[in-house]
Amino acid sequence: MIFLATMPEGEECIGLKEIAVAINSPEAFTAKILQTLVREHLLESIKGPNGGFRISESGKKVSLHRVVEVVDGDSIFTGCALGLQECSEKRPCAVHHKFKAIRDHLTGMMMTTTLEDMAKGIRQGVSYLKY
Amino acid sequence: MIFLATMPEGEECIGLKEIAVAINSPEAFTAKILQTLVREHLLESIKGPNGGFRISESGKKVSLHRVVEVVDGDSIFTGCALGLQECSEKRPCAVHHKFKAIRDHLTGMMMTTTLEDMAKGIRQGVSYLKY
DNA sequence: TTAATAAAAGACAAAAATATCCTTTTATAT
DNA sequence: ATATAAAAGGATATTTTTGTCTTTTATTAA
Ligand code: FES
Ligand code: FES
Repeated sequence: MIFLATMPEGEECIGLKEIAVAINSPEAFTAKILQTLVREHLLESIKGPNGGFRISESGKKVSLHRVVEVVDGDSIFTGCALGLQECSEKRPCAVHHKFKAIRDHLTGMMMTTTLEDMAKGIRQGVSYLKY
Repeated sequence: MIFLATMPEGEECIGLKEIAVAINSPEAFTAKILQTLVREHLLESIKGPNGGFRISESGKKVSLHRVVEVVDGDSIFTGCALGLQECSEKRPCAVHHKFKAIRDHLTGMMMTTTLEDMAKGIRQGVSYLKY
């Protein structure tokens, strides 16, 4: 998503192969995740020759939080640090209060960080997509 | 570890069965983790009738950070949020700076939270070991 | 000394996450 | 129209994590 967000406005779409290379991720595995993102309308895909993927109108504006939610679910934002079946104020685990602060810190960061924010750093060469 | 830390000073040791029930974790699986903690000297074990586990002298003082490090390794404290092979200032990912703050928040919390802190809450009935 | 008890260790099994392969569908260009 | 390119979908495979089972070793108590 970050890579696709770095593409200039109105750019042609980018093929799976090129994406996989750019982010150093296995092609077939990357394809599965891209499919998920298309199903959830964060990406659009074009089949056939010169086909590929590009970020959708709605995808452009989404937060990192939304991308994570679509790909991995929201357990990272709601789960108990110590693995209790449910994180709850009523029946907190031994680190609930301390952990909640950190989890909220993470959630807040991810909700306020947009793909555009991240793409900007990549475009400017101050951050990277692969090691 | 938290459960064993709630045991009164100079208490007899606690059997695997009792531990597994107390924390609602499968017995055999719990046993494997206890073995790891014994190998790393955070726990002591006593074999034979009336045997079991108890927290060691060194174990009493350890932080949550140390327990996690022993059981799961330190990737949670050092790994890249976006899965780059290495988290680095020289070649940061798109959320490195924002994520580092959160990771440091987590690391700090875990380094300063001791088993005794967590055990106190359990003993006082304000926090719980299972749902 | 022996029987019973409990942890240690190692082999094995199941489930989940990660990853690949193959066939089908759709679009493009000739 | 047809050959080709590219994503979609489904089946399969691998790896890691989680979990079990069985045998061995150590300890205690009768
Ligand atoms: S109950 Fe464990 S983090 Fe909330
Ligand atoms: S490089 Fe990604 S968190 Fe540091």
